[in-house]
Amino acid sequence: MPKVGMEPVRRKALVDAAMRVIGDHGSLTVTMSEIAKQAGVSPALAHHYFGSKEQLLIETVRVHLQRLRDSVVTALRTAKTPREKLSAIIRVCFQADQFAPETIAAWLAFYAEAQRSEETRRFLVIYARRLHSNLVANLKALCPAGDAGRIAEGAAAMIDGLYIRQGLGSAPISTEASIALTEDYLTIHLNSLKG
Amino acid sequence: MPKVGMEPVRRKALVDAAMRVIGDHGSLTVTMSEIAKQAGVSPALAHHYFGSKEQLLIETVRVHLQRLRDSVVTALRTAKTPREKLSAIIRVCFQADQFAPETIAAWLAFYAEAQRSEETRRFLVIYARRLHSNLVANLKALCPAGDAGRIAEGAAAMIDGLYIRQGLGSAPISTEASIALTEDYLTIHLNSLKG
DNA sequence: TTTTATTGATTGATCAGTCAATCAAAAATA
DNA sequence: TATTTTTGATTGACTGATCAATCAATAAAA
Repeated sequence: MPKVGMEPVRRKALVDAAMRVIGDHGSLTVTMSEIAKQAGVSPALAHHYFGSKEQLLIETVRVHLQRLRDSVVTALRTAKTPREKLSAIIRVCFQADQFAPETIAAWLAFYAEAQRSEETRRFLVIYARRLHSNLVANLKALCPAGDAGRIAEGAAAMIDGLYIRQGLGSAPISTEASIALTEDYLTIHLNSLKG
Repeated sequence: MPKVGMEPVRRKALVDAAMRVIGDHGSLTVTMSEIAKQAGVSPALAHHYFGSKEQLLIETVRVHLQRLRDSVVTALRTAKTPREKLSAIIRVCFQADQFAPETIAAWLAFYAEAQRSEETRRFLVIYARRLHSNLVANLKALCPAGDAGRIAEGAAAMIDGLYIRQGLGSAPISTEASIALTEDYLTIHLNSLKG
């Protein structure tokens, strides 16, 4: 049913389909056919709109990080004090959809892809920097600037680490436990500076 | 120059070659030809000894984890007190060869692969459990058992997280800084329980 | 002579990417 | 309003490349 103005609809459908396929597949080694089938269109159409598989995958990473960013921005708005903002950031990182098995699988795949794709790495670096600077900005209100950088580094590492370990599915850590571990890290380190 | 008794030699050469190729490639999407060429033999020989590409890759993961394990065992022997043993474990995780870019790339590739390959996941789960239980065993001498589990979980997450972030190459954290962050985590958490 | 090591050549499958053709809506024209 | 032209959407069929896996043949030890 060829109507006009399908482009944005198809692009979104294909990116969403890619996320889903990457998710269950657990890797970026997916075929255009799979993605197209999942989106309910022909592989040729996917090429028509994205030019190449690589471009589609890059766009998928971009959209994924964009969504996460939006969540953070929203969450930060509702929080008032710096300490509340720190908690809000942590909560977003572990909120349900981010912690879903397919999402984690996709994250891992993206990280692995970043070793090869310059553009994927660029996106992930931006994400990593933003997380770090969000943390630092709020930590600075609670401790000396030097300590803020160090604590932020540790907290970011812990968040990423909890992700990767969750992805393994060995130690089934709950969302709440993950949040608690990260909160604990912040609280104790901030306290130790006061004392 | 066909001599007898080449099997173990070739197997080792192929596994080492696989690690190297996976390392610079930054992914498990490598060809048997690449690996074989790196090992200086024909692709057919790689199939002869390993049966399939999957088997060769699985063996590569296994050997990789085995080596890490040996390092830990050695390091634990030289340490005496529980606190020293904890430091020894951390040091091994971040020792030079583990922190080399190609090694980190290989690790990431393995984690991603674990989403698909049951056997790879099994190996990584064993590694994760061993790290956790090594930490717990020594922490128990320094704090209540319940806290030991929690702190070990956090430390393990931090180690894995520092890895993954190092792999991104965004924030070039030094080996020493990574060790310091993890040590700090343990020290402060242990202290906070005493106080 | 039997066994082990080794490879070149080949096969079959998979896949990204291309292209020409089709179909239907929209726009232009009569 | 009716008819024609244009344009965007869409696909089936095809191509060329890549690659895992196989196998028959060779060469050197035992």
